Amino acid sequence: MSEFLLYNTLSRQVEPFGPADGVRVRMYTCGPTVYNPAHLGNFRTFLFEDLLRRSLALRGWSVEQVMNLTDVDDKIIKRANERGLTIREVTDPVVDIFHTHRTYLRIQPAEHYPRATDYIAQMITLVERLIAKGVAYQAEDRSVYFAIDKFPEYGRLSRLDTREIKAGARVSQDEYTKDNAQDFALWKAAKEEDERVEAAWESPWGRGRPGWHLECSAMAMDILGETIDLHAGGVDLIFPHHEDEIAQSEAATGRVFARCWCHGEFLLVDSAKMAKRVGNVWGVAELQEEGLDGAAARHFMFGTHYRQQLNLSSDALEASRKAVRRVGDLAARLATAKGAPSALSAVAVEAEADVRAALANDLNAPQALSALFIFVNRANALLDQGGDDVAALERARSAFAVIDGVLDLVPGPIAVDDALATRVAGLIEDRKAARARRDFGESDRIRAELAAEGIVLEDGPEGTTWKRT
RNA sequence: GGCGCGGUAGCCAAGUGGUAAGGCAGCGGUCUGCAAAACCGCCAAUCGCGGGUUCGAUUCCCGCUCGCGCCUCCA
Repeated sequence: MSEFLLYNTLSRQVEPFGPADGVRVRMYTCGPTVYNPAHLGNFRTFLFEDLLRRSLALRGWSVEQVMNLTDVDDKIIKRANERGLTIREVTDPVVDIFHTHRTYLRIQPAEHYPRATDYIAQMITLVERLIAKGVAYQAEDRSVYFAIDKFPEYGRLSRLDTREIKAGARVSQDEYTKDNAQDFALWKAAKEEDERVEAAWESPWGRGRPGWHLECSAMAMDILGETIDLHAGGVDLIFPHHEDEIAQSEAATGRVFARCWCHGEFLLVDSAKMAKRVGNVWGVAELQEEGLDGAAARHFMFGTHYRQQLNLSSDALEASRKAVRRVGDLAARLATAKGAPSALSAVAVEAEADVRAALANDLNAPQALSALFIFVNRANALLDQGGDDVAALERARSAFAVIDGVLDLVPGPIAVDDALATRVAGLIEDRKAARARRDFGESDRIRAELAAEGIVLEDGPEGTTWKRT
């Protein structure tokens, strides 16, 4: 088997990757904080992870993916208090929306979607281990912190020397009780507003709630084991989130937490980071309002390598909408063809190999897309020639299935009700009659009438077909 | 201030020590009653600027410039 290359943030190099057991890739991906519907920046990362898991599967490994749902944090607690709800009442609907949007973008479901609030016991156990090892302590404010001085490896992932932080950096001023300003909270002592919204639990250190980083370590190790193969997320999680995960996990177990760390770059809008505080947030809802198919969104996201920043624009989405239509048209053509020239077989074999190679080379999706479109072009040209080689056609179908099994770019049929289908069929018959008597004025009028509704008629050798745009 | 990433055709964007994928847009043609789709052809890149290494650099090194990100809870 050929090797599978991935960029590992730990080494800052592209290196060969494979699961420790040679069979199954255990991967943990940091999921959404279910406070607001995730925005497209979040989904760029989830789409990168979708491409990753599908590419690993294509390579022949099975994948066991965990994506956590952070359902307890400051913002959620604040909102629950404002609305007089419990945190669960705030987060449940957002979890539903997340899965709706995930489905729209065709992101395959992970094997596990653990919620932080369902793993309180495991988190408490982890903190106990850290205290027993002497790397965590309870401060005067009753919260428990991790002492980064006790973990010499701290900073290895982010390559940040915390002593070097200077002017210009955002540095919190209000942490008085910690031994060291960089120590991070494992367990936060409960406040009244936490209790009010059911965001506090019993623990050996008094009532409280978990710190942000703790859930990922506890859930990853509980579900996947103390050493996992792959851990992925957005670049902004490198520090402090992933750095802290490594510290608390490895300090507790004495083992490597994650063998490989992968991080996806940002989605920008007007060359600036997409963030709620900047007010330039696009969500899945906006794409749906414009009638954009999830396949087009995937094409857009895969058009740029995952480690490069990507700028969002209406023009780019429009280009993707058209590109993906071309893929869908070929899919339909392959499905209905009766035969093809024999040369199609070699073209298909080459395309499939090129796509596999591109994905195995650090998920080079742009290059995979290039190979796909070369295939689209060549296959169309050959199908135009006609031919009766059924085996070659079958080979092309299977190659296309493999390629699209990863990229998933065929736009879905837009829902059509029976009444519309019947009406269009009737109009097509009327137009056929008009054309037969060479009444092209009437023929064009019917076509224009349907075009106004977004329906395009295509006259082919087999008759007239239609589709929505 | 520290660290990191990027500047490739009108737009988006791969890639390579031996003059550059693909998508979108544009132009001409085939097909069609006309279209659409498809196909054929064309157009379009001194690969940010200045040095250096090399037989040869867009690709390696140095400097500069512009843009973006990270430096405590934001994918």
